[in-house]
Amino acid sequence: MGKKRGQKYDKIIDAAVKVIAENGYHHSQVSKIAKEAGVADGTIYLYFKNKEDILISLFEEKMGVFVDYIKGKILDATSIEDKLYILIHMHLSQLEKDHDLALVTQLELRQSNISIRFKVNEVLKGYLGLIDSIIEEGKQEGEFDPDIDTRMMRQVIFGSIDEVVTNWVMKDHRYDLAPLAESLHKFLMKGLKAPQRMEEPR
Amino acid sequence: MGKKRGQKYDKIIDAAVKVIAENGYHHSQVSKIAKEAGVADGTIYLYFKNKEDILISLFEEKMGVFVDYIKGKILDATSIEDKLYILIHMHLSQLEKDHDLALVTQLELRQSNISIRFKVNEVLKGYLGLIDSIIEEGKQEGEFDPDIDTRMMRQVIFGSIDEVVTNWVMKDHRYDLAPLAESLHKFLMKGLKAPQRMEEPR
Amino acid sequence: MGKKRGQKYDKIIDAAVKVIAENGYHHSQVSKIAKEAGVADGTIYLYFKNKEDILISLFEEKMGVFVDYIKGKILDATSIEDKLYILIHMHLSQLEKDHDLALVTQLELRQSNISIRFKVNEVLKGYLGLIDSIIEEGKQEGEFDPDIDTRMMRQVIFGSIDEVVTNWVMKDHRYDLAPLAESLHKFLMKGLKAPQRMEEPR
Amino acid sequence: MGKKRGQKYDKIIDAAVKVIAENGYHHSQVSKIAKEAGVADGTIYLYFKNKEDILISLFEEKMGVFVDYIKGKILDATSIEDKLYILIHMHLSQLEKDHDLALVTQLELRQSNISIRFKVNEVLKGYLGLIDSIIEEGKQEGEFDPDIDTRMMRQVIFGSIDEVVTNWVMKDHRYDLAPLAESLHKFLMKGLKAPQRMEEPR
DNA sequence: TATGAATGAGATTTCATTCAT
DNA sequence: AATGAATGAAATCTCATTCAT
Repeated sequence: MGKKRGQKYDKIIDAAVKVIAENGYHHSQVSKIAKEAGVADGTIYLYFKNKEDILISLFEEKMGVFVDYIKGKILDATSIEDKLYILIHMHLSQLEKDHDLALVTQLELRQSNISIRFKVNEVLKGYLGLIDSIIEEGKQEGEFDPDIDTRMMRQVIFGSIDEVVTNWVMKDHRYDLAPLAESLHKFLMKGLKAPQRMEEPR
Repeated sequence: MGKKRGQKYDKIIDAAVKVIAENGYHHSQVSKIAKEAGVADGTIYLYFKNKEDILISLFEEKMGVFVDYIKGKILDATSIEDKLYILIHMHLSQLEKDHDLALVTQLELRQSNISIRFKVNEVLKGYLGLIDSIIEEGKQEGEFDPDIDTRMMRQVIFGSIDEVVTNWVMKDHRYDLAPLAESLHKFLMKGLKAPQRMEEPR
Repeated sequence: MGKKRGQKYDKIIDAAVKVIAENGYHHSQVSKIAKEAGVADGTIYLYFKNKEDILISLFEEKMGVFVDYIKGKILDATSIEDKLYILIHMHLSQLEKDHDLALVTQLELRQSNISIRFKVNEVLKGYLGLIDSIIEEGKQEGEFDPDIDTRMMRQVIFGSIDEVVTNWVMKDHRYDLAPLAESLHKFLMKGLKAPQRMEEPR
Repeated sequence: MGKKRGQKYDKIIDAAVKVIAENGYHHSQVSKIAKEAGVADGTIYLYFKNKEDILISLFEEKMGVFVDYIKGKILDATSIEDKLYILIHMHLSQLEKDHDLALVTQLELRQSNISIRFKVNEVLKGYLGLIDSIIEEGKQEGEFDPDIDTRMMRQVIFGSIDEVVTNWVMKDHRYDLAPLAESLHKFLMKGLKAPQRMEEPR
């Protein structure tokens, strides 16, 4: 992990996740992150441009792994239906596996500057593009309603999953998240499905 | 508007929306809000406990009006389908009418403390309850699939709408928002609908 | 009581003593005193020039009564020894009777501006003059050592009593104060007494 | 001087004494002290927890030196009488040598919170203990009247010296302070002395 | 590379006092 | 005389970032 060099880079990223999850965004000073990472304050600035950069890099790193992982899994799937299911299930199960990360991405990271949010959105684009490609494929194969705007579909899919995760985080991870994939998938499939060219009379 | 006392209370709330929309939450000093409202800095503290309280009250006020307005409109509707449509359309059109407010609720408000977010969630409950009641009614009338968990449905509905609005805000309100109600509604209805007891035998 | 007019004047003074004793000098806002006195904030300024003036007047009022009372008692005494005893005993017993007032004069009032302390000293002069007159009388009557500077004697007398009272206040009035008069008096008398023109042999 | 680290710590303490003496406690902003010390405002907080802590530390430092110095001098003395004289004389002469410090300890320090005053009292205990030990020794050696309560004696001694110093400060250091040690000592000795087992018959 | 002491800008909130009613 | 809503100046402390070592 870590396209930039060195074990310290990764250490700092991981320290940031932990510190932010534990203390909340607004109480996560650079010095605290440095301490947790076992480096001097100044060292942070050898690896990151500024505090914002830690956050964005954090998101980039984690999101990169996340997207790559899901992409790999989706390759195995054959039907569009399965692909969507895998996406939803992976999204939920990946975050369920790492409470700290979930807390940071769903709640804490959103407390940052608008400018960070725009950059985070930039990073998200890889993932949103993945969703788009599934939708487009579904449309082309006649599985999904071609009349629904792809962007709208994607917003619904992402917005739904995101809201489900956020609710889970705000309820303190008190229930199992991944199992919700099934009914969420069922719902979204039904909504997305192309109108039944039913009664196709022969 | 304004269940608490006086014209100054409302003036400050409105000034806060404007200032926060223009400058972003983190650059919206109390003194700036006071100036915009045409009152002294200290006057703010006669009406609000602290800066946080301005934010929460702002949300309470605006959300209260918002929910009441939608509730009223929904009463007129007869079918569940219409009720859901009205909710979605109102949600979108209300926020489309007030760019500043949309900016504040979709982006700026979420930059605040977790503690504020929980209070905001508290306020949101009225609205989420409204969604729940539509879902329940739909289930009872056999319109919606009784197998889908109400909470899940609500998260999908709210999450979808919210994501659509946020995208619109982040795209700088560059397209019309309300018209999206139609396809969003269509999608959600399809997803929610009870399985067709098809093949109705003659 | 109250050389200035009106019951409100007295009410405010008494409220100030109570509020300061209860909340400490730095947490005794004018508005709190006004509330305790049952008047509006603005009313305070009809009777007192400013907050400082409340404090000084408070001290004047209470000190005036205090000094007059002691002066009266001392008139009854015949010997210098008795006069000093009465002064010490009255000083201690008067303050013991009013814990709030003791707290205010010994601790809280000293937290104020230097300028107030100078004015308080001005007010104290009446009392210090009383001590001086006892000393002078004692010297003239050959009771006290004429070689000791009167001002020094007065400082010792006042400083001793004051320190004893302050210690009692800081120890939360946990022991009886007035009984200490005896040994304090004994000590001071011994120190003040003129050198024994002992055994002057005939 | 300075049990805590470094030259900056001492610089800040000394700057605080000067600034407070010149401007009074309530007009001694942290930034003023920082400027006088030649450091940045923030640097203050690397050495002191908060503004209060500067005051307490200041008193601790100066008082520590003061007490150690007096203790050392007293060791040289043989008689109790001399010890008391040295204590009084050192107390007066030490403060006379540093007008700023005297102003701060006698007047400004007492304007602070009650909480500070309690901490100041804590620091004073070392000095008061020293007085106590002289008294106890005097009692044991039959020099001082064993019937007088040690605490009372100590309050008289400390209260007298303190009052003498405070008067000198409030009179703007317009006369020499140390010379007063003699008559103060004479007075206190007389008051403390054990009753003369006079008339020793031949 | 790494350190960590030092920097200094910046904002919330309090509260004595005023003055229109 | 009395009110109390409104004023607005003023100061502590935090923390991201730098730079000499």
